[in-house]
Amino acid sequence: MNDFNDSPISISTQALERMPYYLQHLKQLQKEGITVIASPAIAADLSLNEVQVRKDLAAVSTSKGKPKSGFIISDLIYNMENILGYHNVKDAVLVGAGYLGSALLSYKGFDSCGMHIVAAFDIDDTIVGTELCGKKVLPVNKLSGMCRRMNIHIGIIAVPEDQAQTVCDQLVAGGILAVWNFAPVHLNTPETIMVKNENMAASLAILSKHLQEKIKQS
Amino acid sequence: MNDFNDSPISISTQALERMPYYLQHLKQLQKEGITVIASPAIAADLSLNEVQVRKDLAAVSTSKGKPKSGFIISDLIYNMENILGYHNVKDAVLVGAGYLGSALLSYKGFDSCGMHIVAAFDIDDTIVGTELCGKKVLPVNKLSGMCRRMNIHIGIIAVPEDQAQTVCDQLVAGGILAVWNFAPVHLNTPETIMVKNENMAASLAILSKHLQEKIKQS
DNA sequence: TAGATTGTTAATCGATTAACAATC
DNA sequence: TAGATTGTTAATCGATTAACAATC
Repeated sequence: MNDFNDSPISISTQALERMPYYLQHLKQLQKEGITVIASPAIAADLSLNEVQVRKDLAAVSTSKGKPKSGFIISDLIYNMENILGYHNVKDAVLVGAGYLGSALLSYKGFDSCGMHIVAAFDIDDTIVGTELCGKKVLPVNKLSGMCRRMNIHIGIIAVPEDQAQTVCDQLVAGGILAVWNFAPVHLNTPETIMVKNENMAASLAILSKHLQEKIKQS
Repeated sequence: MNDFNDSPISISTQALERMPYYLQHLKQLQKEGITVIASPAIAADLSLNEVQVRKDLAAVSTSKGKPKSGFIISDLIYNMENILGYHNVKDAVLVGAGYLGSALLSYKGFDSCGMHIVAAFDIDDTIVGTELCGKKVLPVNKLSGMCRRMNIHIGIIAVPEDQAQTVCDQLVAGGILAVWNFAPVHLNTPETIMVKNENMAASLAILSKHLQEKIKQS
């Protein structure tokens, strides 16, 4: 409850990725008027291992949990949001204002994570200049200039695969450091750039594959 | 190159999730007219560890690689698509025809993975009955009936969070076995149902968090 | 043949799970 | 006090990386 984002012990990658789920659930509980929760209860609710939850909570919580009762929910929420950086505003640009771009622009959840999409870019002249979900659509030739001028570090690529590399190069030229790529191609970037690939089709296919295996077993 | 999807040795979850990236890249190489590739080359192209790639290829390939030259690309592609089940058609239903639903419906990549979205459902009377990306939008009250009648096993939830649980219950009632959930809530389901959560906001936030850590280090 | 690449066995690493004493 | 839950140390598990002989 005290200082800022000074995460002392580093949290494992996997634990970090579980945090949003804990957070979601804790906020739900809070909405229902519950103020204190113990790790075995969370584990049961989210179908996770008790020890895992206990360790995850211990890793993020600044205040200690009380044996028998557990943790104060509001404290946990604060700590988790802090660890995840939800309390700082982080700007991003979106390239590609098609269906997927629109979906991302309209996504309410970004705000509560401190993520802010500053502007959308597109090459299509018929939509450049219009507004989409309350944000101006700008021409791609302004992309790298704007990133640099506004000191933006995150770029989201939601363009067809044959344009993705070009867009990526422009983002890099604009000084972007991290790319969230929805185009199903491998992007070539300098080693310093962080790329997170999101392949919708592959995700669904893998879900289906896991399902098949599960059916086969039983 | 011989028999069907009879994956003898089970492939690790993580390896399976790398397959679509290999596949993407191999198809690209094939398009460029290349017919043979060695694992160190793939590793270099995709910035992966050489041994990892070698093991992954060995795990899926039915034909052996030749020392010095490597693997025949067309064989690898066939094997990977087979492992991932791209050669079978798998039906799915989509619930929620908003921006995100539209993005998923219009997504070209599903076809090549053998995934087929049969229909979209929504509660909004103003869009029920219309066509979206070439697919009829049906009323949600037909959801579970249609799933059962058509023997569909996969449901995609792209509705606001407060409707997600209801929709999920209807999918389960319709006999669905796997759920791809885009709503930021934990869904309560029978243990036999497979749920894959996709939290856009959290994904972006975690990317940003990793970026912050990387900046801090250097 | 010499050298690159293969398949495979062993060593390392990281994360999950189990065990247990400390505490409200 | 008794019992549930905590924090922490140790054991297990799975995946990645390293090492090396076999081969085209």
